[in-house]
Amino acid sequence: MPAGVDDAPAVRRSPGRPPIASARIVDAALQVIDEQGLDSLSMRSLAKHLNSSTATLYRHFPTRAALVQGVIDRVMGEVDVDAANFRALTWRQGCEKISLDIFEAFGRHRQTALLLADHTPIGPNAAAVRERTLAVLIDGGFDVKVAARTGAMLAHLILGFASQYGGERETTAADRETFRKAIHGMDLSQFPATAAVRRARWLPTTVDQEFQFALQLLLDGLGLMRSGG
Amino acid sequence: MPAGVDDAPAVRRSPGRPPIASARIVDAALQVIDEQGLDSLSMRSLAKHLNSSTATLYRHFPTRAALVQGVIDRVMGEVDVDAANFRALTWRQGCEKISLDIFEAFGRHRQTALLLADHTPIGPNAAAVRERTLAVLIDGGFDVKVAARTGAMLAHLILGFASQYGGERETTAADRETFRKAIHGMDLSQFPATAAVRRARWLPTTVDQEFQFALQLLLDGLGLMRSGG
DNA sequence: ACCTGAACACCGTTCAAGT
DNA sequence: ACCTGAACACCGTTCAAGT
Repeated sequence: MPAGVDDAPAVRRSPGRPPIASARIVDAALQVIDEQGLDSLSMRSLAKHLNSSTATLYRHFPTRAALVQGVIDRVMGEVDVDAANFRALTWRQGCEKISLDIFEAFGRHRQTALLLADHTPIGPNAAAVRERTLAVLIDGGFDVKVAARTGAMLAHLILGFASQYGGERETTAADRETFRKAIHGMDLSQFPATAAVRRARWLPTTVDQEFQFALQLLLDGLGLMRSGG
Repeated sequence: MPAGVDDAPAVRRSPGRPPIASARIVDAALQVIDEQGLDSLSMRSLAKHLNSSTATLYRHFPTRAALVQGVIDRVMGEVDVDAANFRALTWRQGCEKISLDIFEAFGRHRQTALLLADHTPIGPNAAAVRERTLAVLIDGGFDVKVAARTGAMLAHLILGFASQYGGERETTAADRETFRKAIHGMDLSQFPATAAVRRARWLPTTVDQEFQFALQLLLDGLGLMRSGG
């Protein structure tokens, strides 16, 4: 149950009305995205889903982008940042755990991953995730500046890979067709490596598998660096 | 000068009209994106830019997404895939060269990088880049299947990082404000690692620097793997 | 004080009508 | 055969008008 935006101090509220809370709006938005797809989320459709009007939404978020940031932070809230669950882990295990946790959170809400190209996470839950990442690295013996650099790099790696979830769908048959001719028209003998891969019957892997591959190699490299490579 | 879509066989054309070519449309689209920003590219604005009409654009591309794919492939066309320029390089140097080349191409057209989340490159130039990457790895002694896996992973790494170019701008002051309170309201003493980084006066790095950092670590890891780690 | 319908200035896409 | 203006069904955002 992640913290929302204006309902963080859930108690002391301007008296009278109950907190119809931005969190409710964000939850509804995420629900629409998960169930009907990102394209189905408009201020109008969301307002209708809440039996409200678009202008009311704008009293909680100054713009659609701000609402989207709320949704992203809602997803970030699903990441485990409890210090207790990291205490027994090495820096490498800790990095692996939180990285996979973030990636899996956006894997559970694949349509929101598309938003990551336009919107760098800036919410409080993102800040908590960042804190945990930095703590894992610093506690693991990394120099503070190196830890900061590494944490920022890891964040881009994770969110960058997650944003690639989108490419798996989205391109319609008609769009592929636009290029099919051009590609089939190419001299395949000039593409020996591609042909070799085809002959080896290599099956394309999923974004998940490729992320794990990249993460392991990168952690290997980090280990090398830390031990003074 | 990258190959376009329907003007690849530039000579043998249905007689009469000159090839008003999809390539011209794509060039104009990229120009609009570079000069006025991605948000300024609409079928209407592009049509006006070409002294044409939207319906005419649809005679060249079945949908806006297909046109966008054309733009992406146009950028991919700026990547050096000439075999001669790779002959003298080790697999690691070759990987580094093509990876940076791709990343820099989208760095020169930052606004197009935003498109990478929604649209996995599928054009002929993307195919040529893929071929060169695979060739570098296979010629470098990688097993064909491992090379395929590695090439796919590298592609996601590069495009994922490139797609993060977008987050640098886009979030407006008003949107950040939505979260400023919530974050400042947080107990900063509960964020010791973040505080330590702030004390160390660490300056945030650019996406470019972080990509290079990640790429080097990853290549280190690959080297380890190749030498039977 | 809070909420609403309607308006404004846009979209992508399609199609009847023109030359 | 090729192109066009206008239409259709949407957008995000704003604002006068209601209670």
